[in-house]
Amino acid sequence: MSDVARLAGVHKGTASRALNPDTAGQVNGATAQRVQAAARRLGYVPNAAARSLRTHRSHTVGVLIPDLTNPLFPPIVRGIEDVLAEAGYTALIANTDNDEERERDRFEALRGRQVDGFVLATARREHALLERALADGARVVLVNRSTDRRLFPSVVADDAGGVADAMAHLVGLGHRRIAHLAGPASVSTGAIRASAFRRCVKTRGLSAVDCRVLSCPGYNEVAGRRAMADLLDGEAPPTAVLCGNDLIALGALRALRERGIACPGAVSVVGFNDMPFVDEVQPALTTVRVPHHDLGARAARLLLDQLDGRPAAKLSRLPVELVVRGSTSVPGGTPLGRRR
Amino acid sequence: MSDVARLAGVHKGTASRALNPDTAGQVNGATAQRVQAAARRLGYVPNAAARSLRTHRSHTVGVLIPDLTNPLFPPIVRGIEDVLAEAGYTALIANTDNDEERERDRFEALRGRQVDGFVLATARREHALLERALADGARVVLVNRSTDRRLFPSVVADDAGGVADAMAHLVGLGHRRIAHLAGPASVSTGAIRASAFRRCVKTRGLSAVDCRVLSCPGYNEVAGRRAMADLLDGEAPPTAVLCGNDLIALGALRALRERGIACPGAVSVVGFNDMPFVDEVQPALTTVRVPHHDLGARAARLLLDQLDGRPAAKLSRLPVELVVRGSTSVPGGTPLGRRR
DNA sequence: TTGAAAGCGCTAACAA
DNA sequence: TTGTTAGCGCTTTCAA
Repeated sequence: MSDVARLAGVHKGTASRALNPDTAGQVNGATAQRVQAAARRLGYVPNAAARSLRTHRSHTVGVLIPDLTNPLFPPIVRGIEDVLAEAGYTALIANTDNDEERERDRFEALRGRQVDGFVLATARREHALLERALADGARVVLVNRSTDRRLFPSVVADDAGGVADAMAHLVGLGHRRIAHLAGPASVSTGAIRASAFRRCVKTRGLSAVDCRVLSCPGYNEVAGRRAMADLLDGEAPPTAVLCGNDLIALGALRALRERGIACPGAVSVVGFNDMPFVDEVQPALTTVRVPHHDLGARAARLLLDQLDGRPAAKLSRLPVELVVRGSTSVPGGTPLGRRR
Repeated sequence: MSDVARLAGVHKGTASRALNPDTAGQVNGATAQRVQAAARRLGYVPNAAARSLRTHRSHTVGVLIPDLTNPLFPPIVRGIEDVLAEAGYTALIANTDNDEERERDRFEALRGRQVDGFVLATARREHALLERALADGARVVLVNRSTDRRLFPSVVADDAGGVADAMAHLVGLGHRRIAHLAGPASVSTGAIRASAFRRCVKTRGLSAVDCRVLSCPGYNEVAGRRAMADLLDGEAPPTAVLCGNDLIALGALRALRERGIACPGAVSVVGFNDMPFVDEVQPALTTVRVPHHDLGARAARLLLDQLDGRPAAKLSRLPVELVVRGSTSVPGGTPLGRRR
């Protein structure tokens, strides 16, 4: 910057002001132009480390996700990055693999890099790290999942609404024995979707015995396949299953296929999330679409609000939409011509 | 750090030495212990900005990819991050959306953040930005794609080998009229796979007229669907198509489905990449598996080599593997029982 | 083996 | 409107 100032014939303090949008107003228009021209000519790129050291702001935010290769997260991350980039921020992304220690480790590493705040997609309902982060005054926004105690602003999908829509669809088709392959009870999405399911069963006068809830230890195909297998090997298997997410649904479909049981002919399957490509599997998956990009974008905006001292909403619940495809039909019937 | 030094009863210079693995050897063992204990007790987290300002090293690398929501890239990014994290580095990820200006913009933004180097998955065969980066002495490693002129070390898949394997498979099944839905000619993967295809056609004594190459403007479903439609609407459509990547293949499958043409019964389809979930589509896609996580991990390691002054290999070509699934069978025959 | 001190590049409070 | 100056937190050279 000294070079720029020299070339423009001003003091570097002035150059700094001219180059910074917030302070450019304090500088004579012509001078500012001159400085900016000089900067351009010299290919000046401000040193973020120096700025950050001085201002205690890094214009960087940490993003913690379980695993980037889980197709659920890329759209969320893109949503976050798109909003951040526009505001001159960048994201530092870290994968925790659902490992608490790794999460703590990455969180500290990001703090050391002076991130201004965090967007966390790894929230568990009870979350010691987050309790501590709150005490430390960290700026955090939760996305997709939330904590039981409202520690931080969160942006989540309308999980209960999605379950209700899916149940309305299945019951409307005539299903009475519907099982729920629930996600982990330790995370909000798993718990909320499961309790919404139980509520629907009650509300609609279905039998709680016929409508079982099986808890999957993880949101993945392996767990879904195993749970579905258990269900099929038990007595009076259901005619429809509502799955905690699409990965579990994919596992359920696999279990069905392995046993030669037709879907949706014999058993209908509903997923949750509408992650990429579930419209291309066979049968195309009926699922609840969650606006993941929006989720991320909103979360980022909420964090920026906080960082700029604007009051941030405590909880945003984004609407979901049931997408009916080929994996659901009337019970015991033949597949409808709905698959793609 | 002053606090730590005070608590340990040493000068902050000494504290710095004690806390830094590289210089801890210069400090009396007992003193070092004392300092480290003090740091732990105070929950000391070093300020990366200050360190970076002083050392001109940020322990941060920029990662440029076209689009994180393209399922090809998350595994690459994870590979990069896994290696970087272990070495105490973090990745700053930016999406370019294949837009040259956006790429330049993000590249400069990352430079301003003092990244120590770059891993680029966005290389085009001719790449002005990279020529300039070379001139500027930037540390860069290319992944997945490469440039025509060997500007920087690259880690790519054995594209030609993959095409050869796929062709051997198709010809072995009896196909003689095989088309190639090529990716963009402007990127190395598109060009190399297409020229390998042409070479195979010649080598195997197939007719260059029967074995057309259609160039898709982008690596996506829309382009693949359109190209396949053109092929089917033309004269003497092929009995098999080798696609530039899986997304193009998915588009081709869609075009087939829309016309009620059986795959693999009437037309066999082969993809490239083996991206997640292509084993779950209908029919399960025969494709060439590229080790994406490895690609990313190697690229990161190569960059770290460069940053540490170790000589880095100029070009790593990682082996690929043909994965035969349900989308290929003998020409004009009925589908084999190979689908899953 | 440790202490002292300079300085990385920038911003902002203060003075002119 | 501009110049001056101190200092953000750290590393590293030099001296002791």
